[in-house]
Amino acid sequence: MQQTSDPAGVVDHPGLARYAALAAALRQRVVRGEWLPGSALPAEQALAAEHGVALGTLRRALELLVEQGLIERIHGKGTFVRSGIAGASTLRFFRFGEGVAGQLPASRILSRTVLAAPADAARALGLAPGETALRLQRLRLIDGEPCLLEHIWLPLDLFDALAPREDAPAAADADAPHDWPALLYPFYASRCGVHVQRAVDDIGFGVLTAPQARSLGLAAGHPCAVVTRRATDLAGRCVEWRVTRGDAHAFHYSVTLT
Amino acid sequence: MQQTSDPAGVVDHPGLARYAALAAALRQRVVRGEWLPGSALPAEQALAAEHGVALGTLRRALELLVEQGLIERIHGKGTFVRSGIAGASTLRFFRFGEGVAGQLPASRILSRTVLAAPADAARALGLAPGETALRLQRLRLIDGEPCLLEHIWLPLDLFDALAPREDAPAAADADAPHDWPALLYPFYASRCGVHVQRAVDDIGFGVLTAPQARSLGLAAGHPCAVVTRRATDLAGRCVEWRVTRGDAHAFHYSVTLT
DNA sequence: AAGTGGTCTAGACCACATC
DNA sequence: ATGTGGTCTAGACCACTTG
Repeated sequence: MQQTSDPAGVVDHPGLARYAALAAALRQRVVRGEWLPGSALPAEQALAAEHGVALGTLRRALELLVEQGLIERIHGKGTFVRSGIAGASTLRFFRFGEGVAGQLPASRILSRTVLAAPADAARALGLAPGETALRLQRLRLIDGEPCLLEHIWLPLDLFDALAPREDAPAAADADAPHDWPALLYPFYASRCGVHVQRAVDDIGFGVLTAPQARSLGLAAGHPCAVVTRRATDLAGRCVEWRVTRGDAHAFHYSVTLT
Repeated sequence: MQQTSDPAGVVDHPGLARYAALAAALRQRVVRGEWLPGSALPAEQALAAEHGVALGTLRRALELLVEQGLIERIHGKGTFVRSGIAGASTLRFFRFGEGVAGQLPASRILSRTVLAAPADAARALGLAPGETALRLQRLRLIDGEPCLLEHIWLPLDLFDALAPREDAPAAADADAPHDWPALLYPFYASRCGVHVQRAVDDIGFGVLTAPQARSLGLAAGHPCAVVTRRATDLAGRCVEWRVTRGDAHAFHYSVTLT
């Protein structure tokens, strides 16, 4: 009873340990939607029996998926598909006055427009050149002070529910973006069924254009940190492309090497 | 035969799984110098017997220490105390012309002085206020172009072997720093027996002073990225404090969230 | 051939969460 | 009381490295 035979349920992957092959198989089942984000997988015993492996092997596979951020396990409750990333705010890259302890930064949508995506955004989102997308401009404030300016690009096939409706005047819009919550990812999930599961932040440096500087209350040409984010869902599709700018002097980040 | 009894070798740690307590015990043995960096630990079977646990439990403990970067395991060879971090160059934060493929950046020591450490350095290195330390100023170049300027502070009790000797003229110094290798950490290990095992890099932005700008071939007041590093050894002692500056426009870094 | 770490199994018992 | 994941054990066999 070794890695050679293949009792049931696991296709033989050459050069791959059984637990690794099993993890890949389980990942497939998650991506295909067999278990939705937030819901529980079957118990260890059931999954092990279903795939014809020992409990230890099944647990090893699940540990891999936990490391990869696909699932999370809660002692006594079960194993769940992760419903989204947390603590991902780009504010973590900046040191601003914290205001009152535990106070969330405010959020103000400056604009909501459907327009042709620039090359960068189109490439990231997998759009054809010149194709339109939904763009949000958003300001984040702490104690009423503007600190971050965001440009957010969203593909219309997923986020049509958030697009402005042409027949309704902005002022009477039931979907008025000034009512949107400060945390967008849970909002994406509840409104559009889009679950952000992974994000890659690229950090660079630049200077503010005149309009950007106006929004942030700084001078044109002021140095800024530029955080470019690609956010992807379970299947690996990029569902959001975002550029965040903030005062370079407030930027700070810590990396540990071992 | 459960987590309750304590057969031998492992002190009972309340609220701690046996494998976790075992990992802590093994870490102690490493830190105390029982096995030196680069050398091998006893085989699994021997360690398990010595601590009176099953093989699986011992392996679980070793996995923990691998995650923590203390040891590394090589299939078929053994388990080794890590001799130092690799790929830790602060150059990884910058996008400079790579020069010829695979070419290492050059390194030029600009100065080597023993002088009173500033407050930041003294605090990091655990020195008394006003105590002296060894300071290196170092320039890193790619294709002959200066790109990074480093200020490195080292405690004299560990790095006396690198300090300038007062009786010898600099030109005739056998330890002439222009012969030092580009990679300092292996040099620390071979010359001073200091093994850097962990490093924390803090990233921020600033502007160059006139002298700094001269070294880098930029204008005074030019924006720069500032990387402040605390490097520590096995026992957690800070053995190097370093500040690196480079053109902010060449800075880039990528962070993945899950 | 001998020694090392890596994988897999089968079963027992513990700890947490829920009803 | 029941179901869930977490820990621990004991033993077998596989894969890599070295002499």
